[in-house]
Amino acid sequence: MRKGQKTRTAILEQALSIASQLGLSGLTIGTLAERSGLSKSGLFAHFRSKEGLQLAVIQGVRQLYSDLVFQPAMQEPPGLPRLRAIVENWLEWTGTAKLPGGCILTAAAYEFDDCPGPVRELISQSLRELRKTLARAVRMAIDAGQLPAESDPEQLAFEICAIYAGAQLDTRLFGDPDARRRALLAFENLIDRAGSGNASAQSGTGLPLAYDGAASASAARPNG
Amino acid sequence: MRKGQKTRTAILEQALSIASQLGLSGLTIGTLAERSGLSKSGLFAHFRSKEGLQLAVIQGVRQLYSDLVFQPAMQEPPGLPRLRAIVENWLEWTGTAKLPGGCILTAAAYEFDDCPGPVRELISQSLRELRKTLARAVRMAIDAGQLPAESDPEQLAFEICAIYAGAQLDTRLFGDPDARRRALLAFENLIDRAGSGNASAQSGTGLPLAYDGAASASAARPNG
DNA sequence: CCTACCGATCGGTAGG
DNA sequence: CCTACCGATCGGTAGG
Repeated sequence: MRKGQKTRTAILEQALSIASQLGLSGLTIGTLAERSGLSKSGLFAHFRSKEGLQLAVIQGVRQLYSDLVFQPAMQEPPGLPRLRAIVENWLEWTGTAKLPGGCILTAAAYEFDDCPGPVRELISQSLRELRKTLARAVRMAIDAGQLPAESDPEQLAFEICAIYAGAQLDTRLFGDPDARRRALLAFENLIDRAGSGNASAQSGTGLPLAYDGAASASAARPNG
Repeated sequence: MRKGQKTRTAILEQALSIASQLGLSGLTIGTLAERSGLSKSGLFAHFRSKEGLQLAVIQGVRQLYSDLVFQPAMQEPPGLPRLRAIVENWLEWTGTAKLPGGCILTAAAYEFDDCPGPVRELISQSLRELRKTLARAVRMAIDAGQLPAESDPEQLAFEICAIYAGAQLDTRLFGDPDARRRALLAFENLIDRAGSGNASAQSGTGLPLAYDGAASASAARPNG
């Protein structure tokens, strides 16, 4: 690894930390220079512009999503277990990555959703890919007979993303320690409902703690 | 209405417009002065500080929520119809208010969720109240026998908020014209699932027309 | 990667 | 509500 690359990685680490607390606009060249022990022009040598820095931060988040959320989930068998692993890893990734604030990508989406330009495009593209990945995982669960054939993968992917966005506010704005549990419950309810009609009655016991939703959901599968 | 009040209202209207596109931090005293035809110090005479302006903007949004979302929904009978009216009005309020960007409160929540201070407190308090209002509407639906007694109002309120937050990204970041439909479908699925096995059959008619997702979901129920 | 510097804009104040 | 002004910081550049 070249020294330039090493420096760049160290800078990006600081940048991600700042961005998680203050957002992509609150991430300032001056502050970043101070925190990373470089001069401002040193940063420009690496990122060319503030926009370049913002794009690099988003790319960094994408890499972390891949490393902390999706790759580990690939260890699980395709279908519901893998989908559930994605959701669980996702709800934890900012903690795993030791980010002091919340999910950079989610915050950036709301920050830039009315600001045309390359940054918004990269955010949009990233979230679209995330949705596709979720929809693919749902489709595999359908193929495995763990979800009914009539399930709508895109709709479920939308609802899972919504749960994640909602959980972020409970966690970071309300400081609610139950946010994760609430989000997982919402997810299991979603899977349950997408499944057979009486799944909810059967899995009614299988929540929080346990949430052996996987077992109960598949057990509840009527025609499986 | 005093002239001072009238001026203040006119300024706030501009401020809300800017904040919906650029967020509470992107809302700048200089820009607002220009857009409202006043000098910067004129604004300070009204709001004392930028923070004061931000707080005033949030209060303005709360007022709009009350006028455009909750009050009209009170025309509907308590229970599911009123809850549904809240959700429908909510999904439309930025359009009704002619805001050029998305929901100021939602964006502000993600913008300030790691920034302690009075602004964050007011945002947090506003969203908590919103959640309580939704939970109350859910509870009335339970009392009316439209949702099962075991339904969890707080959990449902969380999931409804999540759907709204998710829909905002589909609308504004992806520019998806189906976002509203998707969100309403998610809401009906939620109510359906929370409801008894055949509640969906009863509420199946009460839907916007296009999306008969509720009906088909219940039709797909195997043991129903 | 640095020092030294740029114009523009930030939030805010003095004094009227 | 205005003009006139403040120090600080913004993103960015020249030249090395």
